[in-house]
Amino acid sequence: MKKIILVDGNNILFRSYYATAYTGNVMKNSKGFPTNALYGFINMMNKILHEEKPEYVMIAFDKGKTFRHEQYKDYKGGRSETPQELLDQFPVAKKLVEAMGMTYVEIDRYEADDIIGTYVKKIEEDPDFDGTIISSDKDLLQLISDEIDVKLLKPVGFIRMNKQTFEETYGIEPIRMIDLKALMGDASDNIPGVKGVGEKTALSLLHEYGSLDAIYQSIDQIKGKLKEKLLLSKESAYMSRDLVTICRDVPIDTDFEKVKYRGIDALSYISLLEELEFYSLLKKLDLKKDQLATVIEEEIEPEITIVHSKEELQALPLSQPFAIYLEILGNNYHKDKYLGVSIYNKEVQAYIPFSVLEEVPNVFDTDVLKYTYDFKKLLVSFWYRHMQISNVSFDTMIAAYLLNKNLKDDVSYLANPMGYSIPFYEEVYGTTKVNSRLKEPEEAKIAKCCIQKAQFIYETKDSLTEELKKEDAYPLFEKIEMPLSKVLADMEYTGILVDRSYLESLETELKTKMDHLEAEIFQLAGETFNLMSPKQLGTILFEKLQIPYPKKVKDHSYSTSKDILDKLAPMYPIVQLILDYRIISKLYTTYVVGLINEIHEDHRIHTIYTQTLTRTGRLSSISPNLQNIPVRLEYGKLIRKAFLPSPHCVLLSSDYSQIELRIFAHLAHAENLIEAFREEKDIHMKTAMDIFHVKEEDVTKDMRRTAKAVNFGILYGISSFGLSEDLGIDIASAKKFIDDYLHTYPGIKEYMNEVIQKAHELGYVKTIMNRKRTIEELHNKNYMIRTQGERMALNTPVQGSSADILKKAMIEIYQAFQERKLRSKMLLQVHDELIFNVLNDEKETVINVVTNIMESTYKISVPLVVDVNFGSNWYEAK
DNA sequence: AACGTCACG
DNA sequence: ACGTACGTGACGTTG
Repeated sequence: MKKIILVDGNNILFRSYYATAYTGNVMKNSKGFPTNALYGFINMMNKILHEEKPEYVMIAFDKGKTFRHEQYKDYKGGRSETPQELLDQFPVAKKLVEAMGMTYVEIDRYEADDIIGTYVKKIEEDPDFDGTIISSDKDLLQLISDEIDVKLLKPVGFIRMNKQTFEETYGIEPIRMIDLKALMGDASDNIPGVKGVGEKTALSLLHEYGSLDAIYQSIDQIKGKLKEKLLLSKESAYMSRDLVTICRDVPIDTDFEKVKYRGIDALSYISLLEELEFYSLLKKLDLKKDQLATVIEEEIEPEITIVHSKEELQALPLSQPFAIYLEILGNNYHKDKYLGVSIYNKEVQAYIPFSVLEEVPNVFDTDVLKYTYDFKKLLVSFWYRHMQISNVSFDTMIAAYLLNKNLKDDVSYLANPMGYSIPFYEEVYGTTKVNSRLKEPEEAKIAKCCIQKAQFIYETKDSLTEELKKEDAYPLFEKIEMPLSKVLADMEYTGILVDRSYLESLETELKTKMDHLEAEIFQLAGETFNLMSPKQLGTILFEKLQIPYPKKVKDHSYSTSKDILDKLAPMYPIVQLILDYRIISKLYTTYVVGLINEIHEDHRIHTIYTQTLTRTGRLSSISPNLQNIPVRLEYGKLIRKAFLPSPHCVLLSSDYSQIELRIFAHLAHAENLIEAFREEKDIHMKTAMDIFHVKEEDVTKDMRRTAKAVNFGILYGISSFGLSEDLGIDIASAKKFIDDYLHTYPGIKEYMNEVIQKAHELGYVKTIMNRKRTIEELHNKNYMIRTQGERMALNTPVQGSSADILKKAMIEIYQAFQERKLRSKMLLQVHDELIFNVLNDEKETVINVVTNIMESTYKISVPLVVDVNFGSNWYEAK
């Protein structure tokens, strides 16, 4: 039996493009020609050749507007236009296919699917052949038969579907996929299907009746709303069926011998790779040396060394700068297993299992420069095992972050679009998801991937450094983010003491309250239901209990969010109870049970600050998030009593007062606002006086509240709608407040216009420390997305500069503590606030050091003011 | 895996 | 006519 591989070329190229393009930074060669999709395309083709070892391969491409558009003008409507950067790559992909020794087929008015369908038909007629289809598009599953299976590509890896597995999964024959789509439609191709019928309903109908035709023949057996829906959309269902049916009679020559795999055409393949500047692929080409000597720089495949003993480790020549990468089993380095580290430079390419490393704890505590990926992870992990590493001068993760590269926690996401092919973490260790277990593969496999990662760090260090310098972001990298990594590492490693028994007493208390509330709610509702299900709750409130919905109903679903329920609570006791229940259950699940589960054996909570995630330069905090511990409601604030200082210490909180508004005043050169801050008055009060033209004693609570909302709105890129929602007033009044505000503070309007205009021009904005954020949304043709981009452009310099300043302050405070040999510790950062554990006899020094540094680390045209508070827990250090 | 909801600055 | 505040993370439900 011979086998033909049928590849959906369009699909592969599209998914390769979008796998890396969504950040807006498409990989290009030095001539500016986009290459990202081609890179993924080649890797996928190589993978197919490697995995399938095919004798026959056919790559199908779409061509022209298809006959389906003639039937239905909205076919694939609503899809955004294919980017030019992707279209440009198609002709090259076809050349690559030929150079790699394969054959592509395209014909006007037909899609790749139809060409594949036609081959499928021919294969089924030929007793000597079987076929495998390769695509990520589930539509192709309809072609499955005894002779045909589908390799369904997934974001990571693939699933192979044959007749049996298909039927086990869906409970229907493959050909019924057509009927399924006819019923459920397909939003991505704008196929309508039957309105109100989704996958679940469609499948159960097919299980019962077998086919679309049979459903309509037996339509009288179906009852109620479903019947109505089916009858209403009958025409649409049949049209959808026609659209999703893959054609098997495309007028093409399907002589199998013409798609025989010919093997690589080295010369043309190499010249294409050179054109594209895919050097890593060139390197990997395992062709005869003499053939390639002229075109490929000599590079020796790194030899994999696994260091098995203390002696071998000590014998490693580590006198030259090297890259080091730590691999752990999981994503929480506070508790997961450390596997080992890899070392890479020209002399050494080695993997050191962690157990061996621990025998020589100071092997990296040397003057030699080291390069890392996630320096903080390395530091914290080493400290737990009483190991040290010094002179780390470069971290790839941080560099890539500052350069707006596409970063996930896995190196491969960064490296692969840059020309490497490092297996994704999931491919090696199974999923990183919480539910499923990670598996530890054999050491050689870990070693190989781990060394590849170090190699990537080593080889890209210089070019990333260059890029940072070109962007004038090197000082930000060197003076802020790199030193900050160590400060954060210390904070995470130190952790914060938590009173478990206090939380446990809250746990029982809250549970009781929840049970009571739940019983009351069920009584008022007249039935039990799932309180946490917005859908069920909506049905109970707005249908069963007939509570009038205070807003227009959007796509058949009622929102049960707080602002909706707040409007109803005074009238309907059940609504108030639900709101109460929500507050309590949030505290219970997230802040009581959730936090208890995060307490380590040392009775402390060790968060992880993600330093390279936010688009503005802020940090974020995970596992658990300690940046959103309740504070606004008194009841929630009680959680803070669980956070304690060490014995004989106190907690100190120091927070910037109104830092974002101050920075805004500075950036906008808004003289009146600057003046207001220099007078050190309550800024919202001052604003209220200014926009309402009243004296201080005449400012009402409501006026101050309005002024405060407008001040915040300004920071977010104000809109009259947003303000009206926030204040619960009509849009016209909101607009008036904004106009008054802009009139009161001349210069602000001009500033905002200028920021937006410049952002449109450049495609990015910057903070005071030259942190750059590119904003793709600015060139979006959709008005809504574009204005959203404009608001990002307005907000980022404010939020980002504030983050810059606090980061700088943190570094200086850390250094000052070290210089003065203080034993007090910085524990937490919450965007404009720092929390410290302070020894009683260091109180005065700490308060001076911290406030001085925070207030003077970066001078702007208004004073920066810091408030400090002490307490015997976080609640008291408010 | 996506959505709704809600906690924070 | 559209549908909107900026930046995050965790949880439970649902498909």
